[in-house]
Amino acid sequence: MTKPQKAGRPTIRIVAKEAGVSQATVSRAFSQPDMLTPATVAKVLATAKRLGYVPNQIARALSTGRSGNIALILPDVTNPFFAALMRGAQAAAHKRGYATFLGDTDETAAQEDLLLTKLAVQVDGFLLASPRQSEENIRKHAARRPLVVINRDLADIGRVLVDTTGGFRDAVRLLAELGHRRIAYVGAPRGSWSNQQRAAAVEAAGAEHGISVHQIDAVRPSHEAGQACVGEALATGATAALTVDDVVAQGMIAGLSDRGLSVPGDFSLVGCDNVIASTTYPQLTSVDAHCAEAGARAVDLLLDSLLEEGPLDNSLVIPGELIVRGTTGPAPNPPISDPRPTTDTR
Amino acid sequence: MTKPQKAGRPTIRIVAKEAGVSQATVSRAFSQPDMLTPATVAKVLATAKRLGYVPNQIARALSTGRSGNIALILPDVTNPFFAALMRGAQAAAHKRGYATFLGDTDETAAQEDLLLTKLAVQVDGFLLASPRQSEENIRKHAARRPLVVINRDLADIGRVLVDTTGGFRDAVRLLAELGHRRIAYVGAPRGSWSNQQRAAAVEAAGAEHGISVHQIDAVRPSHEAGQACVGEALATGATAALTVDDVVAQGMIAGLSDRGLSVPGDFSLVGCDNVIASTTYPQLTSVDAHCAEAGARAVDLLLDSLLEEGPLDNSLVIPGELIVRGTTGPAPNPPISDPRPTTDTR
DNA sequence: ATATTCCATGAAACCGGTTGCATGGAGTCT
DNA sequence: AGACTCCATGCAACCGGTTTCATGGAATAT
Repeated sequence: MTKPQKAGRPTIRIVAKEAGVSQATVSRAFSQPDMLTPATVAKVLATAKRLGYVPNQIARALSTGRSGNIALILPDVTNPFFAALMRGAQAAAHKRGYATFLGDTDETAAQEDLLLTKLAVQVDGFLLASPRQSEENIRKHAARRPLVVINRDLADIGRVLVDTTGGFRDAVRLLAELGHRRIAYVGAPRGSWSNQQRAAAVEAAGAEHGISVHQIDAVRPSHEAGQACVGEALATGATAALTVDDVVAQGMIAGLSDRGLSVPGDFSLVGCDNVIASTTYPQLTSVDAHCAEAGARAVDLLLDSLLEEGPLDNSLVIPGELIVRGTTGPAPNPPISDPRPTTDTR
Repeated sequence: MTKPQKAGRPTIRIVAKEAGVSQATVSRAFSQPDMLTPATVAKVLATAKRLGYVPNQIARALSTGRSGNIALILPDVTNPFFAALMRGAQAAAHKRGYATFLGDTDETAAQEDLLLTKLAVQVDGFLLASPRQSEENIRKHAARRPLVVINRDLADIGRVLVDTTGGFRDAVRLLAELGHRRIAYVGAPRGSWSNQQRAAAVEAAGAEHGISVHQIDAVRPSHEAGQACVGEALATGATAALTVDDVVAQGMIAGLSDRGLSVPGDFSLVGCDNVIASTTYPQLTSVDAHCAEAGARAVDLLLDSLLEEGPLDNSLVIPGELIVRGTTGPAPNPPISDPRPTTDTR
């Protein structure tokens, strides 16, 4: 049995012998000092300090079943929405003394499942963001370890939902007031809860304002996919588009510019998440998803549930509001047409 | 002893009994299959799979002294450079069976130090990206656990360096060929190794081509800081700028557009990292830093060093090349002047 | 003074793996 | 056929903590 990096690191037994007490007493001096005489505690802590003893977290975890770690599983860390979420979550966990594992699933359900299985023993609970996985599988994992999902609505499972319905409704109203009569909603991926919620909100608000809404499915929530959707959007006669996230919206800015069309002069855009919105040019009108807060609140929900014994079935809804910036303007009259309708091959 | 969340999780002894072998055999079937008959391995793995057995990483860590975890410590996960790095690192670690802790230091040395200390017991090694910390402190931590730094050049410590010198030299030559005679380098943060390296490369290449180079310090490598630097850059009479990273360059596009100036018509820009470069408009000419690869190689370096017994003092240099896109063009003649020189308050 | 309660402490059995050493059956050599 | 290797497998002692239960001395009650 090789023992790397262990040179001279004192154990609880060494401290016990040195302090003239049993190892149980040393253990208690650290984990349950109230059980001991103040004098004993002081004596033990003094010897421990003198010897440079630090409790071994791994041994503790094996014995107690609690590791003091959580894991954050998400589809793609390079997506700014998840990056922001991660930042909020990691900071909140750290504040409460927990360390955070990171699992990037590369948008695949299989990888998600694997990480959830492999990390289960090492963590006290999971944060699962925008799962790409079957409900059944998620429930299976939730039964084994406390689990909070973000942006998926599963009854009886802890969840944090960013409700962008209001924001999208306001966005559609804004576009209506600006004179737009035909708009598009560009979403992806198809099965995602967030996408379905946003699509439905736009649909409903469109009906309310007497605006026609055309739904477009992008292959992925990516810049390229957004860029590639411009042709289809223009073909519908839309003069504005709302998108599932800011990255897609930014892609559409690029696609429009490729055609020599300007935003918002020729076409208006509304993104979602508000996560790169202020760094695009022009600055993107977007629905703020409070990503960092969502991450932090999800951690709080998870860690609170670790203390109480009860099941973890709380849900938390964070409303997202519209933030109006520079990509929404009056509808062009007449609507512009695609200067190169054939180059788009979607 | 409370045993939370353990319900029904099979142990090695259960599998052993079920498969009709000893626990040692089950253990070996997972960790040293070559020691056993292929038939035995197959039998054990089959029963293990049937029972849903997964080796308990914590128990293994306690016994071997190796946790199978590494930690990645970096200044800001929402910075796309680090996000890409993280993605490469996490994937490489996962491929070799290691799980990854994430530590976001919020750009502070203190947080960095804290995370390094707290996670030390739980990991086999650290990846420390763009440390904001004193060399002395880094060495202290490196003495305790294997550690690979990214983008900092410390003798006798494992390190991966993205050498963008060549890319910046090419960029300056390109600008020279395009007729630019006065250029700016916009960098941050001051002490960062990457920044110093890039600044020096631009300075040297400028001298070589007889171009005057003006150094500008941004407060942070952020969009806002880049935007705020535009006034200073224009005031020097520069017709082009190279920046420490793509985010700053994108900020400058915004700042120039604010003034009604176009890129590259009125001003040329070269970013670095090539990480959001293709998603800006116009697409950014940038020096590719191969971020994901750097992360992956750093992981390989770290994990390889875990196998050999020797000290970890290898260094790996990844050259970054110039990728020419749409933000570099012929120098305007005469150089444009700042349409609103007083609004800039830096 | 004796019986009773209380509580600080210790002994030892865990947690779930790994691994040094012993063992015995098959294969090889003479 | 008998002696000798060889090696797949098993036994049991770890890794470093936590926790149950027993214990005995002091404090309290009778």
